[in-house]
Amino acid sequence: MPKPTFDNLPAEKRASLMALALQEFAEHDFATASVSRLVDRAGIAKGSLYQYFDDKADLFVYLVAQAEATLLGALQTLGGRGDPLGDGFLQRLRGQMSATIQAALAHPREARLIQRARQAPPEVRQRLDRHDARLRIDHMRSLLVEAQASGELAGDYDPELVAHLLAAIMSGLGPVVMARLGFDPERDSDVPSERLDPVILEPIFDEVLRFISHGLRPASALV
Amino acid sequence: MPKPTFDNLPAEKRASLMALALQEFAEHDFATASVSRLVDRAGIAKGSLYQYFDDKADLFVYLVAQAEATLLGALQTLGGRGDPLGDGFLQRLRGQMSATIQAALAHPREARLIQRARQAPPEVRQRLDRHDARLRIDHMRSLLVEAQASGELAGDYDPELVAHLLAAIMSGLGPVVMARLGFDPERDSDVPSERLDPVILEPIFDEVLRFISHGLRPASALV
DNA sequence: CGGTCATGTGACCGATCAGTCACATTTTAT
DNA sequence: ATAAAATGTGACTGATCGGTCACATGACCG
Repeated sequence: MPKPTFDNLPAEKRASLMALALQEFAEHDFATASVSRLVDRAGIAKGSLYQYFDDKADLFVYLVAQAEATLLGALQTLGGRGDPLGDGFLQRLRGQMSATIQAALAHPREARLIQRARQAPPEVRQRLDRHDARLRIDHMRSLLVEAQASGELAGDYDPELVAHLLAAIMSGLGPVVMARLGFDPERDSDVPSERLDPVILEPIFDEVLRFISHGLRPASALV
Repeated sequence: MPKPTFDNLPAEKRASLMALALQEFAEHDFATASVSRLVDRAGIAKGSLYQYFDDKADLFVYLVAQAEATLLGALQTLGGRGDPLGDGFLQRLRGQMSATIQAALAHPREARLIQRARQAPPEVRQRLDRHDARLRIDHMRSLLVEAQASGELAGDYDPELVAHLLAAIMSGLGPVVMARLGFDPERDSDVPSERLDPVILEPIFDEVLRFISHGLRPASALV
């Protein structure tokens, strides 16, 4: 965790420094990100940075926690639309899908940083707070259990397993969207955000949700 | 690509060197993997290695291509069981799921290296041959089109989209299995392979396939 | 003023890295 | 045997890295 000196910093200086740090660790993975480059860009001495944080990993952990908070906040305001209790499971899932993409669009550096955190070296990953991925799985599972109890979803699925499957589908949504737009998910790493308007996204969500709800077998098949 | 000198190497020396290189690049990502460490372990001079490959990336690209070939070979022998033409789509999908896990178990370093290749720096990724990921998607899509034509699967899904969804599900299978076994996919990165016998895996495949085929809605729901 | 304490500083350290090159050694051809 | 070509070698280069520390600067308080 940051040293007390960091908290005493003028808010403005602290914010601009963290913005640059976020940029550095979003653009490069943990091993490649450079503290030297960061302090050069920030115009402070390297010694100063080490008055704020114990080491590189300490800074990284702090940035990841901040980014998760930022994204979670965005997710909650975006996903709050629609009646959270009245809507069914599939409606809420659609809301989450949409909100996740919108949040990642609004905060690309934060989203990228969290991706980086997942593939950080083990000794760094151990110092991270419990990942938000686990929180998402748990949240998803509780939604599933609820929907199973209400009869909206088949009750004989293992909620934990399905939660992981849905998480996998949601994390695979990026390539799905890119493929639909004609990009190559292997080569290109980003899509111009102006291409991602609801007119494109909604039909994709429709089809994905139909898959989740109905599966692949033909509608005429007997139960 | 490797220099001619590399091809002239005695097969045994070439193989043992490549085994050590595979280990190095499987254990560390591209930025962290060290040519110096590799040549030390291999007991050859650094200059020698640079008689075989132009640079670090050249070696990496070669290793990835080899690993993909190894895994593809394992996949084909494993997945070849069962009548490839007579079986339906879902049977073949199950075969692929099983074979993918078995292949990754039999060749853990190769599987890890290919993971690393996906997250290599862009300038390195550009030098890789077309990823096998794209091949898998294409293969999956052709299977889907076929199954749609035969009426086994609903015809009004976009095969490209569904292919990506299935690819996401298959790549999410790891955490699913780990969760079922009581491991934490965030903390632990590996599961003892002896825990992965068919008795554990088959019920998981059953449930995943039912999800893919029938979706989440209750069986009693009207069409 | 003077003294104390927090903060800022950047030259410096040891380590490591990818890649080179002048030279030694070995293999092949003549 | 000798020349020529191929291969092996490791000290070296220049760069970068994360992290330290002796010291300078400034703020606050008596």
